Amino acid sequence: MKRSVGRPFGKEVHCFNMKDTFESAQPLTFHADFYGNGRLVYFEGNEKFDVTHTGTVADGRIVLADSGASKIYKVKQRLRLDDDMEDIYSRINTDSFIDQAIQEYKGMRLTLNDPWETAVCFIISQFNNVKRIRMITKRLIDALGSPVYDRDGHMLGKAFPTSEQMSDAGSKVLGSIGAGFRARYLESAARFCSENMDLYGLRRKGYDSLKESLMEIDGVGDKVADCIALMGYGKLEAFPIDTWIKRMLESVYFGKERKGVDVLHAFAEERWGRLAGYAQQYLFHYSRNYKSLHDSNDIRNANIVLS
DNA sequence: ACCCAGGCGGGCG
DNA sequence: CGCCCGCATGGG
Repeated sequence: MKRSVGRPFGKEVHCFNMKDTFESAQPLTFHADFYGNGRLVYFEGNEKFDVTHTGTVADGRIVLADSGASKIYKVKQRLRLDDDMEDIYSRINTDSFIDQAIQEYKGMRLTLNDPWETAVCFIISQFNNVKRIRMITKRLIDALGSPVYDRDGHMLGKAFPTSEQMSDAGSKVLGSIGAGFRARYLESAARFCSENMDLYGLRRKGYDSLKESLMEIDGVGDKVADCIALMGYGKLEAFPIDTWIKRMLESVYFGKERKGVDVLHAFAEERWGRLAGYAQQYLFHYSRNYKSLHDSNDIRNANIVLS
């Protein structure tokens, strides 16, 4: 049966929480609009996606405003709707602390994003806060992104700038979007990724080799490389260690002892293995939303049972 | 006025 | 090689 263009098209989805997926501040969120009531609008390539989630977290439907089945496939991939969350939970639920995080944010997904866009968002994220990261990426898109039009020639919005567009724009434009000291990283990374390194060609690499390559990019260190591997390439074993995760791990799992990043990586790999990235996503979001966790009693009183 | 924010690179001991 | 420090901006 031929489906007419423009007819809304739905797809069943189980265990999906659009709000938490959006608010967990993955790169998707940095350039998307969230309208509440489970509606999300974003641009990917030269297409606009207007996605609504209906029903409950446990049992709902994904509906696209203006497209047929072919775009649904892209949404499923982007929002990782084929991930079997119950299976994932059963594998990462190692103790009562992460169990609380899972219960709190049930249905939160990782997302699978464009590698370059992910790299840019997380280069901007360093020593920065979410509000300002969104502001800077918005200015970047506005300044350099290609317009996306509908059939009638009406502009719908702008796509995320490519590395070539950013490289061509140069330091004058990149220095004018409020990125501060990160502007020179963006300029260097844009030139490097448009001339010397094909990010899309790295997709066939395994996690270790990929991470090593990503760290050749100026402004990409251990943490940002893991973010790109996880959210730009879908390497679920990647475990980004930022200040929140570090504080949380030390407090909850190491009796408040300070530990080096290498020790923490080894711990995460041993404990959560090939799904460490999902564990990180839940622990990160949980730690951030309960700020008191890291400064006093809440962790001691959290009744953690380590296995 | 201060203080902080999903780190990184460079420079020192 | 491991630690430590400065870093541009905008918001609380």
